[in-house]
Amino acid sequence: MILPLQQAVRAALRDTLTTLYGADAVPAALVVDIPPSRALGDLALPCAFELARTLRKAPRAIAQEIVAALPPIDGVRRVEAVAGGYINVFLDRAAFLRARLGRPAVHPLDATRPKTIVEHTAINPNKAAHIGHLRNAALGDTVGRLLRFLGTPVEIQNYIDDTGVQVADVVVGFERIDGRSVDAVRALAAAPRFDYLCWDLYARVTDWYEADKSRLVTRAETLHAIEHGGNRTAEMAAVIADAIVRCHLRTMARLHIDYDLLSWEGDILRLQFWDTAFDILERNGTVYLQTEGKLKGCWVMEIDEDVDLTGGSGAAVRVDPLDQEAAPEQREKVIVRSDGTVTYVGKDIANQFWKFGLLGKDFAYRAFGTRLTGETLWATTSTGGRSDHPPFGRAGTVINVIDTRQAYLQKLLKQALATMGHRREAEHSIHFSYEMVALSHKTARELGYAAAPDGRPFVEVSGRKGLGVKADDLIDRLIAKAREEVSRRNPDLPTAAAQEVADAIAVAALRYFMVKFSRTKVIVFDIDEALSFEGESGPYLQYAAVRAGNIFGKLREREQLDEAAIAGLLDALSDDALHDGEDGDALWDLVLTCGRLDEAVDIAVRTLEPAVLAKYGFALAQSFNGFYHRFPILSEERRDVRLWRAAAASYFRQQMIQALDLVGATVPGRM
RNA sequence: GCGCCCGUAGCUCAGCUGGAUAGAGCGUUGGCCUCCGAAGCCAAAGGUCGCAAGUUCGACUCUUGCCGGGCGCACCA
Repeated sequence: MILPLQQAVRAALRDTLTTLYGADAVPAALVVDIPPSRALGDLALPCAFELARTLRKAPRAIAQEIVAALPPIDGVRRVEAVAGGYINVFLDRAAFLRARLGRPAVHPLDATRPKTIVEHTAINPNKAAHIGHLRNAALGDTVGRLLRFLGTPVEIQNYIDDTGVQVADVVVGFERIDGRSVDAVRALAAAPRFDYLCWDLYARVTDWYEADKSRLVTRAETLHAIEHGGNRTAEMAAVIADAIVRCHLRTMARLHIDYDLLSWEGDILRLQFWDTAFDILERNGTVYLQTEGKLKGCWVMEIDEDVDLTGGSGAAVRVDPLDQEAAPEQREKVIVRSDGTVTYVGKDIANQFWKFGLLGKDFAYRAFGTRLTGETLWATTSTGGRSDHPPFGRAGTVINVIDTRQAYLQKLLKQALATMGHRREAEHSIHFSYEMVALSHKTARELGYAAAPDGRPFVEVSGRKGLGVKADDLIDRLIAKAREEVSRRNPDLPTAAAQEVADAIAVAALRYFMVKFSRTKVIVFDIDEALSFEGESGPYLQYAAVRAGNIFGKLREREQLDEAAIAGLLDALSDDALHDGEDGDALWDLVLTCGRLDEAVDIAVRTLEPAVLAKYGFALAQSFNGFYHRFPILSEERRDVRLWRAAAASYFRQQMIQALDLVGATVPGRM
């Protein structure tokens, strides 16, 4: 926890600057940086450079004035102005560690804050999950964990598109190509790997359409039947969707990902959420019937190109009506097709309205399964339902984790809210977008896919073609490889224990890999790279924590000291070990790095960039590994030095366990 | 054509609201296991930060324009 300390320094600085130069001269944002080395200090304040302009004085002189006027700050040892004009702050090292060791960095839940809904995963329930879906789920789950870390109430939703084209296609496959009955499909669905079976079937359906385009009529018919309900086709679709969703949940559970609520698109239709939303939109004029042109007979929404909705935080502002004449062609998006069916956008608008509690209606809820925590996993339903469900929806902020290719649609959602006068909700409608996962040519070849020679550096994952690495296959390979390593390094480890360790390593490797890149970067997935347990990887982080853990195992044996006892001894201990100098600086550097976890989380949440946390975790592990090699703990003769080093290692372990938990990974006992 | 994203070391990427010598992983080369576990550590080599202007005391970071690449712009989602 270093944020409160930063705030205290910032507040003191602000007061001092106000006193010295007047409120007007104080910069709006006071930057707190990190000096390049501990010898230079722990926090750096570059404000003198900024003030130099308005005050027309040398930065160095200003810095000196400020330092002289700065009051004592709790937790700060001294403040000094250095050469160029930086003001460097030195923290009270021993007090810092004493105050934090053994105290969790997690903020307690603040139930008074508005809820944030995070929707992620949302895989079409018609085939197995693949690596692209894993990026979505890993990012979404981590965002949820980061928000919870900061004490924000969070509700994780998984949207199930059970009435869409993709499910319809698999139904077409079973009904028209394979000639199977509902009961036959039900039997298949009960067997393991039904999601794999559908994966292949879906690819066959694509080929089937491809061979004769007129067959696409069956898709439309099937989709209609599913939307209409009350027939065998719809029943089959329901059987498929239910079974596939359960497959997806099992896959995600392997990666420690789960949900508060599954929201089913079918319920949005059956409960006529769309009709309600439509009434609102039509009355308001946001959606209107197009009477001419190629969209004749469709209910459409104007696409307002000038609404700035890209940043996620930008205010939605309608353009001056006068300027609209300048726009050569007003574009429209179909919300209700001429045949009366609702597009995805329409359903999603209704869903988004519901998430904010703006619809005036609610779902009924049923128990769908059991969560990883042992609690009930809830799902929406249209009829009946239970009354003992927790409250869902009514969020203050909605974060939709959806890949960047759907930015356009998400923009429309926001626009609909803004146009309806729900400015606040529009601003709190966040499209958490991320780039796609593609395959390296090498990996595509390994999967037996001969890449078309289009000269592109990667091969796009394609569910329709059945091209992609299935999530479960990848997890299996990771576990097998980890298992091999674990057994090689720990031949004495019993099978069950070795398996458990291998699982933990595989999860950490995969989840770390999925969040270590910025959202905006295309991941060109290479199986060998993802399988790596070295360098900047999840297992590297785990390994550092395991090493630290081993030290405490030995300390317990030799000195009957556990981590709590070590923390308890610090108060009475001389803090020479932390004093300025090469060794003290190195020890302190580790402690300070450990302390920055909350800062990393804060930045990750502010920028909606989980990679920040991943990078922090890596830097933290590096910091410990470097320390580990330079400074022995068990064999250190001076008791006070030994204990301070042990305390730092303990603090490191505490923070690393927390950091790994934020990406959904655990620390095994050995590895 | 319009919109969004990317362009930093051989490869893959960090670089937060402009600030102290542009960092890391992989790969390459060379060291380190009688010493808390080598899934590790240390060191070396490797960069006109796509290009060009502009703003600034100061630009990888902000603005504009270009160049290169990706993705969108369906009565699919």
